[in-house]
Amino acid sequence: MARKQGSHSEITGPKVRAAALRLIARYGCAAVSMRQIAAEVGVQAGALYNYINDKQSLLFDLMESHMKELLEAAAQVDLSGDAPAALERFTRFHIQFHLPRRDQVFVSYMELRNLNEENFAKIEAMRRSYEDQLETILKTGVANGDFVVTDTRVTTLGLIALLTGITNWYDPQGRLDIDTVQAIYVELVSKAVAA
Amino acid sequence: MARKQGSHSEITGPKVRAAALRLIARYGCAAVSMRQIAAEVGVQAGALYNYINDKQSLLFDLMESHMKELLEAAAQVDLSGDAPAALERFTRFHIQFHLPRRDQVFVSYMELRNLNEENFAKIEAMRRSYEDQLETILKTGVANGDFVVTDTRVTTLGLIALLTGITNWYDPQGRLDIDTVQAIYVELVSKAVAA
DNA sequence: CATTTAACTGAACGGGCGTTCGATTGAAAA
DNA sequence: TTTTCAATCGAACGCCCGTTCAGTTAAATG
Repeated sequence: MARKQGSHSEITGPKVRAAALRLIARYGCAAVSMRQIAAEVGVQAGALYNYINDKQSLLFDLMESHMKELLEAAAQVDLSGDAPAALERFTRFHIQFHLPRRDQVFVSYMELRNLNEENFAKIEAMRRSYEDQLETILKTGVANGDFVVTDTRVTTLGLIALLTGITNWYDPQGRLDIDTVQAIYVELVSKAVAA
Repeated sequence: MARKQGSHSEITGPKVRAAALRLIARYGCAAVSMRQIAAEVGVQAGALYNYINDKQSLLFDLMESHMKELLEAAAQVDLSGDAPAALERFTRFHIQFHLPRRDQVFVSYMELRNLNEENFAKIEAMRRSYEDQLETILKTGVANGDFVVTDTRVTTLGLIALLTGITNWYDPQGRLDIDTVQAIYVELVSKAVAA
């Protein structure tokens, strides 16, 4: 068997995904051609098909990877203690996880419409699972009298939109560092649901 | 001169824009062909060019129209009285304006990347103008001691993300009517910035 | 050194793209 | 009734698309 070590595929494979992620985040899936992705990687278009089945599953893989990473990281968040403390930790986690992943966030939110029904359902289930972690915190806080929230589901979706929206304007070279942004949003979120 | 009255152009023109808006909101600009838009209208693709210069300017027109409508409507909002009252009216306005315009909101936010530099700058300036109306309310409230906000600019962007996010999940056939949604968000927003 | 085969090239496939334009149509104007 | 021309058709333009695949290359194996 030839070339088990030193194989290029372990280099090219990730490069394909990285190039696709960057280009799709910037221009949208439909606006990016396989030839553009290939050029970014430095191969011909046909070579991409050593690493992907087709464009559709490339897109889905990017989104699924992002959501899996998110769920795994979110599972590590310490939600012990009272609801206000858990909410603060969740808020800080959400920001620090999403801010360095602008491309992934863009793709995972804007390319949902390009998924087929089956793949869409998978991504939505994962997103729902993440949302439920926040809603559980809110429900706990309401039950304990720490929070006053009219509708925990709507508030969950609202808070996630509030937090994820940061990726639309945050500039790492701008006047605010991540800690400052976290502090601002921790205040907004905790006050919004406070008793 | 023939056919000044009864001309089809006054019918077909708006139909082209309506079909383009619906299709682009659903599938994205790059994924929708001129032939698809034409089929929706009931003409051949070539006929579209009686009403548009090219695909780019069709997209821009849709976005510009939406932003103009928004600014005109926002200018009618009563912002007299104290800051908390103005904030509640702004919140209610934002929701009732955006909720029935899901397609316009989708297109105006997700197709920004498909605009050239000049057109992008125009849309962004209009959006900034709208945001500034909210920031002015926040600044007034902070100055009067009605609000406590660490950063009015960041809070403005956050609140708009919070409110606009409703269009991503609201279902007119769902369990909540617009009044209820407005009430929930008025509470969230006013508490978030409260002193 | 000879062999093997993973990785990649480069051409080709059928098809759809945005856009243009001469020909056609049919209702209002004369 | 004849003329006019706004509105539209329908074909064509050159180009790029996603994907396939026989052939080439070159590095690890034996």
